Amino acid sequence: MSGLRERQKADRHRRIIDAATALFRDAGYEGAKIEAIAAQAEVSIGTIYNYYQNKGDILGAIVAMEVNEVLNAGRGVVARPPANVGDALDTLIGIYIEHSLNYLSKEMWRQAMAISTQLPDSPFGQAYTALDRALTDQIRALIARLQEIGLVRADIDGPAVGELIFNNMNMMFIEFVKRDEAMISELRAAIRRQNRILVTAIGV
Amino acid sequence: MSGLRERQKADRHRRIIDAATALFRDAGYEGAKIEAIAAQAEVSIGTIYNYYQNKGDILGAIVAMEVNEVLNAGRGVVARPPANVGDALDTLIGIYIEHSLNYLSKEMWRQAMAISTQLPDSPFGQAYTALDRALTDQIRALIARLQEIGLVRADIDGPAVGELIFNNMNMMFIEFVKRDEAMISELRAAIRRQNRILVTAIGV
DNA sequence: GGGAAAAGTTGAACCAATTCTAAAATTGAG
DNA sequence: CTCAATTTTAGAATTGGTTCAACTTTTCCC
Repeated sequence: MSGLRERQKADRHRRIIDAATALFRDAGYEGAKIEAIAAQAEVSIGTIYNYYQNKGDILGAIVAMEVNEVLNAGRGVVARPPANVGDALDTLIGIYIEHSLNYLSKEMWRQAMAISTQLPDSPFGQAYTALDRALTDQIRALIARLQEIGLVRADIDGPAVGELIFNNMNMMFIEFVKRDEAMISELRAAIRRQNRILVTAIGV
Repeated sequence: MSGLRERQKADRHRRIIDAATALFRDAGYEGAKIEAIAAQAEVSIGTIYNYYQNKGDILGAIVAMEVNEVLNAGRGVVARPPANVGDALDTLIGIYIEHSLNYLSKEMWRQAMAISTQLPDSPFGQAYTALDRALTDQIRALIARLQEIGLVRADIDGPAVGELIFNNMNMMFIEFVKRDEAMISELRAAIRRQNRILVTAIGV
C-alpha cells in the first residue's frame, strides 16, 4: 500500500503543515496568505485545497496535534493522581494550560476557536468538538479515579462535575487567549480559586 | 443637539440595523451581502462603512440590544429571588436562555461569538466581552443577594462561584448554538444538573 | 512496454468584503 | 444668505480565499 502516490501524498501533507505552521507563527493567521503557504510548501494553491477544504482546516490539523499531545500527557495524571482532590485537578489542568502555547500562539488559538464555532459542521469544527469532548472525558476519568480511590464521595454526579470543571476551564482559557497580556500563572490561580469551591463540595 | 443631521444619522443607523436584522435572518450572516443590506437600508455601501467598521460590527449592534434586554429582565430576579438557591439560579439562567433566540438565530450567535474571539480588540469584540462581564456580574449579584437573605453561606467565595456558574452556562450555550437540533429544554436541564452540585455546596 | 483510466495538480478566474476617490449634498455659523 | 466644513454617495480598485476546467502523473492491466 506504500506506492509512490502514497508517499507523495504524505510528503505534501507534511510540507503544507510545516509551511503553514511557520507562516502562521511569523505572519499570524490572517497574514499567512494561502499563496504564500503554497509557495513555501512548493505546491500549487489548488493542491492545498485538494488536501484541506479551507484555510481553517489547515490550522485545525495543527491544533489537533497539539491537543492530542496534551491528552497524552494527561493520561499519566489520571493513572496515578496526586493524593488530594485539589492537587489532582490542578495537576491535570496545569498540564493542559502549560502545554497550550507550545506550538500555537494566542492568535492561532483565537482563530481556531472562532472557526470551530463559526463552522461547527466543517471537518475542523467537528474535530475540534471531538477534542473538547476528549478533554472533558479525561477530566471525568480523573474524577472517577478519585472516587475509586475514595478521595471523592461516591454519591457525587461525576460526569456533571467533570463537565462543569472543563467548561469553566475552557471559558477561562478563551478569555486568556483573548487578552495578549494575560499570564498563565494568573489563569491557573483563578481556576484554582474556582475549583476550590467544587473541591470542598465533592471531597470526602 | 437634535438637529436634522442628528436625526438623519439616527435614522440611517436604524435603517441599517433593520435591514441587516432581516437579511441575517433570511439569508444567514454570510448570505447577507453588504450590497444587499445597503440596498435595503437605502444607503450606499460607503455609508455603511462610515457607520460600522465592518460587517461584524453590524451584527454586534444587534447582539448588544438582545443582551441588554436580557440583563434588564434579569434585574427583577436579583431584586426578588425565589426562596431557594436552586430555583433562584434556574430562574435567572432561564431568563437568559429563553430570551436568547428572540432576535438572534443560532447562526447569528455563532457568528457573533466567533467574531468576538477572533477580533477581541475590535469595537464589537470589546463590547461583547463587556456584555459577558455584565452577565457574570448579575449572577454574582444574585449570589450576594442570596447570601444577604441567608440562603447561601456567608463564608462562600461569591465572585468565584458566580464566575464558575456563568462560565459553565456560557460554554453550554456555545455548544447549544453549535448544534442546530439542540433544544432549549435539554440545555436548561443539563445546566440544572450541573448547578445542583454547586447548590448543595453553597446552600446553608 | 504500451496505453487507457484514475487520481492529482495547476493557476487563472471568480466573488465578496473592504478601501479609496472625487464629486455632490447638507448643515450651521456668521 | 453664503460659504466652509462635514457627510454621503457611487463606483472603481484592491485583496485574498475559493472554485474549476484543462493538463500531468501515476497506476494497472494486458
